[in-house]
Amino acid sequence: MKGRPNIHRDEELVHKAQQLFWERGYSATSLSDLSKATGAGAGSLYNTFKGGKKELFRRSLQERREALHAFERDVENSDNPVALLKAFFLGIADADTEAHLRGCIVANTVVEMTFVDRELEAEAMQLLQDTEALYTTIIRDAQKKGTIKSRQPADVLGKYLITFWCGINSLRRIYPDRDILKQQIALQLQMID
Amino acid sequence: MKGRPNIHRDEELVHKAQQLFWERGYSATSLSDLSKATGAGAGSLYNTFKGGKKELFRRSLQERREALHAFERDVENSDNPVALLKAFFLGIADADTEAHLRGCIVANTVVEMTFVDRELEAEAMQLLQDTEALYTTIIRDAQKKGTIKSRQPADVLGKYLITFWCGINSLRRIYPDRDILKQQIALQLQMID
DNA sequence: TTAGTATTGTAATGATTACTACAAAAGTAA
DNA sequence: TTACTTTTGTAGTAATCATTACAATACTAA
Repeated sequence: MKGRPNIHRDEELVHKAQQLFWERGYSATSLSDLSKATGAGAGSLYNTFKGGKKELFRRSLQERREALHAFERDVENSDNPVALLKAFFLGIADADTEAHLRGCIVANTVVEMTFVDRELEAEAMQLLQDTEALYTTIIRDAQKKGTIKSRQPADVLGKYLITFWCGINSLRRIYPDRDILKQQIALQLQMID
Repeated sequence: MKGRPNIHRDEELVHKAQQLFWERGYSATSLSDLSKATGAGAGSLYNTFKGGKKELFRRSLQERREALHAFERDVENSDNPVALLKAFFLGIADADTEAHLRGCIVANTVVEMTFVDRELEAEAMQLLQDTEALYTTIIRDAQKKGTIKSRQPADVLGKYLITFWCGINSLRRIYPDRDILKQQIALQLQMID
């Protein structure tokens, strides 16, 4: 290995950038904001992430894709994926107020980037669709096993859940309140009883 | 009346600005964009709307409040408000692709403006809450009349519907498809049967 | 040491931002 | 006409934007 050693780990830079993007979105986050938050100068950021601000944002989305993969693995190793899914949704209510106000960076990006940046919009959209596909798979398997009694097609229920995901991430901004959210989530999860 | 006559009607300026804001959001819409779209120079826009870009955006939200009031009047004059509400939701599916991709300017604003502009966030948030309050009133009245059989508290069902409103406005971006949307809307409306 | 290499922070770049100063334009009232 | 008023488009303003040029830095390899 040659050259001056890295002072920042790429992962940490992306994580700190992601926090800013998650709160303020892409357009309202300036490179000066990112430089301050990460502690890395503009030169460093551009040397590390060749695509600049946009690449940094892409990496922030990719981190969410890894989170999705982690959840997929949890589902594969579980003997009750539906319970896992329900626990995931119910757990949202226990997050702190800041997390409620942030919502979901993927859903936020779809809203912000439509008509603004096709690439970022498409990547976020794909992430939502892949999440939906996971929901659908979980439901289909559970219907075969008889764990879910609803006769509604699995893909319809999958779309129902991704709709709910986007919806609850708006509701928690309006009502960052544990009890209200718990009640709403429990109510909506009845659909996959 | 004195002075040089207006060449643009305020209403039309707001409407054209609203179309841009609705598509691209607040931050990604520049004053130069607004000037081109409205046909009015920057000087004219600032002379007409003293608060500049932000005031123009506020007026765009106010127009949506007027739309809410119009819907409130429809409800008051209707002998079956629940049918009106269901028709409103089902009608979303029939919109064109552009409208699907735009979503709801109010819900979009809540997402974009949290942590960015408290005032605009608060105004959009209030608009969503007022919409929710209308849903709740419609449901409460229908429960009294026996039109809705669900014993779920009216305010819980109201929150359910505003969650669905935000959710469906994300789903229609992913699937700007009449049939898929019709099915999802019909499914979710079963909750207020 | 010495040469080579990659990262760092700073300072500049040119473009774009929201906004404003201002004079010309276009009307009314006397 | 003349005086007055308001709107209009243009040409600025200062600030901020994303990006880059570059020299100093800090390491490895020889």
